[in-house]
Amino acid sequence: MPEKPYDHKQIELKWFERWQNQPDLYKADSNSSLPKYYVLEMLPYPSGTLHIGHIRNYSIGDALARYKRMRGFNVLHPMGWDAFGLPAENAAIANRRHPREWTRANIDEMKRQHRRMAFSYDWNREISTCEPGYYRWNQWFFLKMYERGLAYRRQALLNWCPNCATVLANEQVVDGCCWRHETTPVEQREMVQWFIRITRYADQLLSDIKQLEDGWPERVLTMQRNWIGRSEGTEVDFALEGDQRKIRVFTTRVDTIYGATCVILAPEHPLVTDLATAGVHAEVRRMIDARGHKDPGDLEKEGLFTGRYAINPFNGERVPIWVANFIVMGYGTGAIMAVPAHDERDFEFCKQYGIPIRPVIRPVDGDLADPVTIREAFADYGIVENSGQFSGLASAEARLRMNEAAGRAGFGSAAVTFRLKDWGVSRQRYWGTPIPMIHCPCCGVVPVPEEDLPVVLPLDVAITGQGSSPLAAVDAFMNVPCPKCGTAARRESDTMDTFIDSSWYFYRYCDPDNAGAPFDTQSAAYWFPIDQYIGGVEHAILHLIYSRFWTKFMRDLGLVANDEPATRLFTQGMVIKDGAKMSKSKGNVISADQMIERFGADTGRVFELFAAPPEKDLDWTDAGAEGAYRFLGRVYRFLTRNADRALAAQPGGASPSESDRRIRRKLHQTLRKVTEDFETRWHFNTSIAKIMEFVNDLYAAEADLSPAVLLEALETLVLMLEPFAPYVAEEMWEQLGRTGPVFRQPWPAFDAGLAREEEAEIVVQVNGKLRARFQAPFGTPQATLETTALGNDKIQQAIEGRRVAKVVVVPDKLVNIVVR
RNA sequence: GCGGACGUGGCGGAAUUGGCAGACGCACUGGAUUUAGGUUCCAGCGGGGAAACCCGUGGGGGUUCAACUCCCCCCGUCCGCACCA
Repeated sequence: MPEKPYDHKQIELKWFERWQNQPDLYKADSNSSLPKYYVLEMLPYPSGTLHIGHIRNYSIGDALARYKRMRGFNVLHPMGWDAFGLPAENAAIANRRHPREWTRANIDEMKRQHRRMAFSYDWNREISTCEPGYYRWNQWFFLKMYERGLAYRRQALLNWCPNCATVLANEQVVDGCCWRHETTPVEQREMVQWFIRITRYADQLLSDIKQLEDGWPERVLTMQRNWIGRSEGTEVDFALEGDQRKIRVFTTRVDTIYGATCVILAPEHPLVTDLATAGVHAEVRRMIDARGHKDPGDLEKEGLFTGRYAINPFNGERVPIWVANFIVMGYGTGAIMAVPAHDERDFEFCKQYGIPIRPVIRPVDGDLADPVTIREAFADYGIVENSGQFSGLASAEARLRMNEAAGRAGFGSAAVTFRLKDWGVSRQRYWGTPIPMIHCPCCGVVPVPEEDLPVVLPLDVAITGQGSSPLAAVDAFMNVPCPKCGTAARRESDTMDTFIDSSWYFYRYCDPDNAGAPFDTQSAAYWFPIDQYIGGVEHAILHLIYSRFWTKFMRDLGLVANDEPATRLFTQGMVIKDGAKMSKSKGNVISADQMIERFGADTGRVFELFAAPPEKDLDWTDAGAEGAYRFLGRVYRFLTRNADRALAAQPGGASPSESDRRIRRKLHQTLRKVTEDFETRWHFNTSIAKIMEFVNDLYAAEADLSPAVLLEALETLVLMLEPFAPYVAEEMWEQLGRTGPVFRQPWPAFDAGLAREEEAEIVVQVNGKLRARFQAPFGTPQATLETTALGNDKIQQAIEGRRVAKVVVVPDKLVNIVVR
């Protein structure tokens, strides 16, 4: 048969149409006796178009999904849409198009592109978070949290843009100004917000990281540990002079408390209002606003004396109370005791304002610093001095004793503080899940009864981008009788943070149409935990902490048995174009459609897997993609012109030639390499390189191969390419007269005996430098190797006139002759 | 400032356990095919040198028969955290 040109469009459209008509092609079976494998890529925001950055993520997951199917697993590989969010509202303002319409159109478009890329998703399980059938379960979970005290309302300081008249998320504050009004400084404003008490799970979120150490990148776990920020210390109450109230401070170094020379409050600390005079108050206000729009790193320390004093409960000493901008309200108690002799920040501050410095810790092998000549804080542990009954103790011992003493006397105790804060989930937005709460003038906050869910997001809403909470203006939505007393009441007008949508979506894939529960617990028990989760490292903190939290909450509700959502996490690198991350503003985005039109889906997939290992950033180049295209064309042409000859193979044909043996060896070496890459580190770049080598060898040996070997080579080649280039693999499978789909064929087993070289190549070095090489049978005795090496002409030349001091022999590998 | 990762040809990258540095691809050069261009096929391709050979994995030192790989110091790039008491 003459070879056929590689026409990627004709091949891909042929199979695209066939596969389109098989909605169950990649169906996952929740009642299978096969071992399960759940591979998941993070669900995308439906921005409107798939680009080559998305494609990388999905190509990695899809290669794995296809491979695992071929290895006999029952694979769940689903896809969905993170469909709520601000861009839909912005688009609505810009195009006068309803967010729902815009979102749905984008989903249709992106889903078409996904299918065209031949990603093997079970589309029967598709979810979209903006549909009431999904978000009603957000509301249901919210009610469950409310019942358990995990959802609550309180005042909070938030970023507020006076120009937009709305709250901004932290990510929407750029250099202290609004992202849409670059000259408008963001203000800090107090508002009543809904919070989720994720801090109740802080200890578990930290300790369960142990369960993830084998399967999650160390980098992500470190980021999570830092984010949670557990810190053990002591809470101590300082009495307020001339007042019944107390100031509670948190310290990790209670052993230094005899060195405390002032107490400092955060500007937002509730006591500041009471303690400070009017003049101080204005200054404090300015401090708060100044901090709102400055990089914390280059903020100068600034403080004010309140004029009041507090009493150190350990020694009864009277110390001044200050307010300073470097104390943050969100951590600990929002108040500290300053020990300038033993804390760098306190040292800097007290030096600046002339507050006394009193050393109370000396190095184990040194003297106590002099309070006058002291040049820097001594922050290490040491021996406690000048500290009453605790003098002479080591820091660690003193901490224990002081905690006990404080407990006995009732002015303090050991305490654990977290950097992790409760999760503020209220958003003054339209396009999100309505918070299922009702505000009644008689009963206060009343949850929507479970049977009234979902609280459906109304569609007829004016979105102007001005003013907060668009829902507040929709009377038909807002006005509702109180479920408790029937009085006319108002609904909550805020919607939920979209991170809630993505905190549990992967469970919904188990049972996406369930109208009576978020999902069937049996199905979840079968599929969970996720065997492999794949996504960008930018989600290392928020999404992945929220997801871990939600899983623990669902476990406590009895819905799931697993502590953690995913056993393994893989974070792939970014796709870079022209030296920069792809973005609309840089105009360097390549859409999936452009890429498919020019190169085809297979080429795009192969190039993105070949050009770099998946965890590293990848440079997209058209020239590189052309190389991948050439490779697929080379395979295709070789197969089409040799298929007939291969298929004519007779059982027990002619005895194998030297070329036959070499090709079979290379084939099994290649198969071993590809299999190992799938099973270990996913360096598909080296898998594909090895397949390319094999194809190069096939070209070189083409005329000398027997039909039987040719057939084995071609079939195995197609099977190995299936996870990477499913279209052309399917087409070639058909050309070989086989029935597909290829991903249902078993993955071929490599034969270690066939992969083994016939003879070992022995490298001969002189003083570590390569000088000669020779062939020797495997297992040749070391003495023989040494003799052969020494007898080699080149070696004789190299060592001539010098004395052989030592010979190192590594069996089957190397002889190193050391001469002087 | 603290913590982490990384640094290999013109480019992307390979070398998995200390054992041939540069697999594979791109770019480039030459040849074959072609009226020509393109495609395809074959070959060359770290630097120096006519060659023997020498040099070479950010820089400097060390361990070792042997170092891209291990150890120490320095430089650079990227990422994370950054008054967290």
